[in-house]
Amino acid sequence: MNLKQLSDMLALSQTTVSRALNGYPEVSEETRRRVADAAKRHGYRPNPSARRLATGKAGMIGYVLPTGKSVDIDPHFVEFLSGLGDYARGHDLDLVLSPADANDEETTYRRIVANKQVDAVYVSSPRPADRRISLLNRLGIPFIVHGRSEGLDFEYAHTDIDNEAAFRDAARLLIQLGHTRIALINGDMRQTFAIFRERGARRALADSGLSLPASAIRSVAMTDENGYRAARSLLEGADAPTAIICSSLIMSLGVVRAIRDLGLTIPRDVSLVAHDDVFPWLRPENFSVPLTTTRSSIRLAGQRIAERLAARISGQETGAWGEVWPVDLVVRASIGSVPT
Amino acid sequence: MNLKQLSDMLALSQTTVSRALNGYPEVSEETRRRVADAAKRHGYRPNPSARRLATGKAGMIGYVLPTGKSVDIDPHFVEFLSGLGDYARGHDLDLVLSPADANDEETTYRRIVANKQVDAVYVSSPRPADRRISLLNRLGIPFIVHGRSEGLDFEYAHTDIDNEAAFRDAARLLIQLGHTRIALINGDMRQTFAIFRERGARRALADSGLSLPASAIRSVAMTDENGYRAARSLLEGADAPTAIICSSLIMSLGVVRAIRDLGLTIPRDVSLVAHDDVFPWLRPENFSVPLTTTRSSIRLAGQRIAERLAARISGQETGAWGEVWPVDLVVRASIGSVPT
DNA sequence: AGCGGGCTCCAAAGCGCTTTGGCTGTTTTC
DNA sequence: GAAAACAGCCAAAGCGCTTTGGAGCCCGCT
Repeated sequence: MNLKQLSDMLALSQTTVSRALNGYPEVSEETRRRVADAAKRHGYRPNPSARRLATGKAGMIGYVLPTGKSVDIDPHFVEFLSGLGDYARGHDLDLVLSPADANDEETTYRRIVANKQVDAVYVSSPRPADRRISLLNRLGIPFIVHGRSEGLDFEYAHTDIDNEAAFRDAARLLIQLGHTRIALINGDMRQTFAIFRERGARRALADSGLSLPASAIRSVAMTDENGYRAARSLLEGADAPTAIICSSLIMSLGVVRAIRDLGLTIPRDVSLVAHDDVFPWLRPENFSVPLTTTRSSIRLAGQRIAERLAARISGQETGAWGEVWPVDLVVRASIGSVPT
Repeated sequence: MNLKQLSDMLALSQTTVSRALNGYPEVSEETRRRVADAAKRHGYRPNPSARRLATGKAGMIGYVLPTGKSVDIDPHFVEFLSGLGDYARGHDLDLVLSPADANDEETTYRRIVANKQVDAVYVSSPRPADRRISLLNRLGIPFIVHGRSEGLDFEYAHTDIDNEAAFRDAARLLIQLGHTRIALINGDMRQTFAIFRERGARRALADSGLSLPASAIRSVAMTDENGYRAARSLLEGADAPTAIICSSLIMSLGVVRAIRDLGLTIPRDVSLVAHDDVFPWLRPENFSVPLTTTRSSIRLAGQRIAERLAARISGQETGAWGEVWPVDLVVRASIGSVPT
């Protein structure tokens, strides 16, 4: 069933039917009702390819997926997707993932924009001075960044969490408990979130006259194994920390294991705070010692970003503004006063 | 730059240019070269919407993403996606995720097929007599199922792993070590993979005159917490098992914790085998006691399915045949002879 | 009467590509 | 040497939608 058939059936022109369906004013109410009725009854659905060709609007939001033999997609992605999908579903938006060589994402961004395959794009895991953001900005397609870049000479739309404040608060709490040797097991420093987190921890320490030496920092891909190694090397080194702040729950698995392997106890010997992105399948309260966390649902972020993307597509949202969400600090049993 | 401009520039008709670019025979080699050259030089790329409208081919593969407030996307999905994307990248295929209400996916399947939004579709987490598969089969769009359904009265294309053999082998190994009370912590039984796994374990036991009573089975969503609860209730019950087979590494985290909380030791008191889908961020060899696993890379499955999908789209693969991959059994320290 | 102005509605022109059905001129065939 | 085959190219007709530029009609106003 296409427009022509439908309009023939109604003895109306395609123009009128199209307008009636799309809510244009130059159609009488009665006609509109008749058309809407017939459309529903016959299950008419405009062919999206045709519509796209005619209008340039795609009804899809795009994401460039870095791939490659040694490229691992972040498991957080799936939670984000849950949120995004949840919103998109109610708004007739599909999501198209365009796989790209992780070393050359630009070509793919250019392609999806040039082809008008999508109406808007979102970017995740931004890096400092992220070239993808500059590119999208130049290309003039609506986009939202999940997170923030740094050192860009223009504004752009983003939704982020306050990583700096989160880790500042976490460190501050540990300091209040008497800890002075605090270590940070962070994600890859090429990502801005990791930079912000380190900055937050560092500032809290500085505020109390303490420092965060390079020797107290590990910055690695967020896997269980790396968490283990990092914790182990920290705790076995000179000036072993009495408290550790860890950037992810997955790494914390390894951290907890390392602490135990060394015959230490949480929180008696080591206090631990981790960042929790809220996975349904791994909860900080279920760790052998429930973990104190800085918590922010990445799923909610997905929903919010879908919402903003939709608003941008329909022109309801404009301007290059960002929003930064506060992060909860949830205290559980994994922290305690400094061992004497 | 569109076809018209390009053909004007070359003083050729659009027909000829289009044919030259698409490899039709009725174009002289010299002309073809000229055209290809000019196309590359000016960065001409056919507009996909136009092409789609004209041919009905979309260059995209579809996936219906179940969403909803209480619907969690499986973290395995992201690994699968890695593989899929890795192949798709080299073949100019995009992936479109169409979010659907988890209670009504059919409408969405119908839509993406009717709209010709995608050339092929893949289905994951099949259930017994899965209606999505019947629907797709009826609608006549190429599709591949990741996994298998059961009780369908027609054949369909699928790629699956041999869950039954995997768990049969795991159980058999435990039996050889002297275990007679073997428990199974499985995924949700509405999924066929879980049914096959239970069947495999049950058969191995039956072959040795043993049984797998309902009291020795837990069938739950695969989270850390559920793993803990399941293991705990098994080990605290009457006739506590001396060996546990667990359907996922994530659940195993909880299982290991439960065992330790009860003051038991792996493998002295309890042997543990888990299924490993091969996540980069959680490896069985890094567990406090390295885990014996049945192993199969879900990422490889993603690649393979993308490959088959592409072959179906181009008509190179036809017929409703399935392939079933063997699963590795990797022995590590988590199993031992039965405690005396 | 005559005329400007709302309302409704329509024919036709795109959007950029593929594909059908020829049309020319050159080769082959008997 | 005429007929048939073929290679190489083209004009134009879609694909199904939106949108431009009117057309017809009825109304009130001068």
